[in-house]
Amino acid sequence: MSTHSIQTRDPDPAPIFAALGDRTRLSLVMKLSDGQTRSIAKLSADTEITRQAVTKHLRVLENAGLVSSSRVGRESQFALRPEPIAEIRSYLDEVSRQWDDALSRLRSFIEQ
Amino acid sequence: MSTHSIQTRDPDPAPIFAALGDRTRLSLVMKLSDGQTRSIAKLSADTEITRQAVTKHLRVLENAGLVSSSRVGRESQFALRPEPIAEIRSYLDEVSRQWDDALSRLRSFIEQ
DNA sequence: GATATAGGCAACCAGGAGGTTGCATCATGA
DNA sequence: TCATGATGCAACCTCCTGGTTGCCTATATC
Repeated sequence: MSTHSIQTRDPDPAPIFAALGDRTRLSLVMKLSDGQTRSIAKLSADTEITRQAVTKHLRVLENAGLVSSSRVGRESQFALRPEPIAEIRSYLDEVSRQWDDALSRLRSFIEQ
Repeated sequence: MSTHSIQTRDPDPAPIFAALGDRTRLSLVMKLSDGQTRSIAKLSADTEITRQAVTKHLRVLENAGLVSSSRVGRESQFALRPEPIAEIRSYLDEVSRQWDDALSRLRSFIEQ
């Protein structure tokens, strides 16, 4: 297995958050969130930055497991992978749940 | 208004993701997710890195709106702010919703 | 085969991130 | 008031990040 495209379950959500912590990469994720597959050329068509910069961002997303790529003819097709998104969603749900629990405990304490 | 502690509604979720994209900061968020308030000394008690490094991370979280701080006596008390977390939760919900919609459209197309 | 298109690779650059050390400041408590 | 504990400030360092440019390779297409 190469060091690229690590798609195994990662118990640490920080790299996923880090991969999403960039405007350009977030917009790439949004473009791919319709389930369609897109080439690098198409993904860098309406951006200010160069194709190479977009490619770098796509590799970052791929290393975080957020997208997958496959060569089709002369172009690389990229697709969104929803698993890491589900992972950090459940992580944030856990944080919110702890927060809500603490709040309701405080509320019931006050009402005593 | 200072450049620190920007807590107004930010339409760009990327800085929030970026602030969470670090192991140390994620663990700080987890520690504060019980709704309790903690000083810098307490938050850097059981970490490997120095107090100053923890302080820097707390300022990053504060600039992203994820925590708030207030000086109480000789210590700075930090508390979690749930609003940015709710913001990126709804953002991720939107991505997942678009993904699910695309999937069900594909499914119904196949079944035709 | 010649040409245009899609992508990969590598070097390079400026600036920021994460971390440290050293020292100053402020509040507390005996 | 004086020692201690909590924090702030600033300089410094290394490494990573986001971006560029130049060039090479591979695939279509005419």
